[in-house]
Amino acid sequence: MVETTRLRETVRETVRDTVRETVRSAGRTTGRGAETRERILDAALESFGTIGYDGTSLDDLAAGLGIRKQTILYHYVNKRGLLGAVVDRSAGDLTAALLEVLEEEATDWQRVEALVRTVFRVALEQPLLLGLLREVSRPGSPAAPRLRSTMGPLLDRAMAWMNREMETGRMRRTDPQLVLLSAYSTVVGLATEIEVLRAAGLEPTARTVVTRRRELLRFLRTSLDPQR
Amino acid sequence: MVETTRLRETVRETVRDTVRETVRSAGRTTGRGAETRERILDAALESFGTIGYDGTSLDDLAAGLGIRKQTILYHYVNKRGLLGAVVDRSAGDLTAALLEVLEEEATDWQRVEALVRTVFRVALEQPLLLGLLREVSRPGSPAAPRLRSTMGPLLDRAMAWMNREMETGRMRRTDPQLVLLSAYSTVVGLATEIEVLRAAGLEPTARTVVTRRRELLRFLRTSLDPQR
DNA sequence: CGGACTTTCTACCAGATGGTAGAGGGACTT
DNA sequence: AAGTCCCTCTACCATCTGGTAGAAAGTCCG
Repeated sequence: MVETTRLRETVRETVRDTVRETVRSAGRTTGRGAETRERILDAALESFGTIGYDGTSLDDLAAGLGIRKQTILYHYVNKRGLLGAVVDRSAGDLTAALLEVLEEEATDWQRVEALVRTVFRVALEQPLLLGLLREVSRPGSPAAPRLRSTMGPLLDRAMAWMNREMETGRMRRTDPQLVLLSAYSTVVGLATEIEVLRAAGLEPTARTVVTRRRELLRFLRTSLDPQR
Repeated sequence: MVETTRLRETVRETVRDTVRETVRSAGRTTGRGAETRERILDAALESFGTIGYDGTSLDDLAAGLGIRKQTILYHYVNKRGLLGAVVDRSAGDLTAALLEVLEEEATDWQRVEALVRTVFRVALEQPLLLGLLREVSRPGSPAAPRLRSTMGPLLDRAMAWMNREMETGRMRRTDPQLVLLSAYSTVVGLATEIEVLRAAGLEPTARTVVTRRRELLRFLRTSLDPQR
């Protein structure tokens, strides 16, 4: 009830954005502006992931890049479109890395382990990605549906696979959704954790991440392994 | 570099707020305005915890309460002061609940378990608290230092206790900070988790929470129990 | 009643925000 | 050289933001 005005606005914008395109120069991937477009995405990822969507102003973003705000709005229809593009690219990176793992030949547990390691590797290489994920997974975030549509198929595939494994008895019977959710929130928790450490004045070491990963793997093993 | 202006502003405001008081009507806890003040806090907690600090406008907040924005600003010096008050009250509730547990007679492991259960119980009773925690623990949040100063002593006490237990050998030797951090991010992860579930169209059941709690307890046991 | 104090309101403002309109320049094609 | 397309810019705007000033109304006390 507090944010009635805001909500109405959100709905209207969502509809409009679906009709239009997110990226103005859709299709064109070469040309002089391609580099600018990437630079904008990089800066936006950093800003959205740290100070958040609402906390980011297009003017500040542009100033940091040494360009005018209007240049940003030339490449991306509006602020929301920019967020969409950032989410798409990031989710795309993650999806690509995961699909690569899925191509490999591996037994079930090896595959699970490989997936977890991949996610953590990507998260370590691109720590900003975790911040973005955290921001976007917030209730009412303008990009929540977008993230879902990008990552959704992959998650559905994972759940279908788990269901199959359970039917053949190679995997212990549990709720796939719950397991995936736990895994997900563990990874996102990492983002929080790293930031809290930093706020406490400690530079996060690899130790934090390793501990977390081991913990997650142990959880998955005891959840899935039919032997235990 | 992107948010130079914003950062400078933040620092200035922090200094000013430390000098002034957060609540205008400090000391007075009775009177007609007391109820209004509480209602404002309730609404602010909900808004800050869901759509975030930056996403919350004082006008919307007031409109939701059927009052004018200026009434809010009469009770709390400014927006930041309001956030401070919300954080203080929430952290106070949690601290009180934890201190109560600490008063009880209990062996070491029982006490740890009781603390964990208390935190989860409070989180379940006041789900908004988790959202707030999530918002406030964001890097550069205006209230991060405030949270630290409210909860800090309790955390220091916990760490001191753990160190003592380790010296007497009743607790396995590990890094107390890391253990507390893990516990913390597990709880905050709950907030994320619940919201993601809701976004996926599922009403979160107690099951999610129970799973998470069991997981955390197992982690703590294997981290701390000298027998294992 | 009359004054003091608390609370809520109306009126207003300076600055920032996302966004539009349209000019100008550079590069490439014909 | 002229035209076309891509890109970035200046100029401007409506709206919203947090915040201030001060009036009006209620309440309490002598």
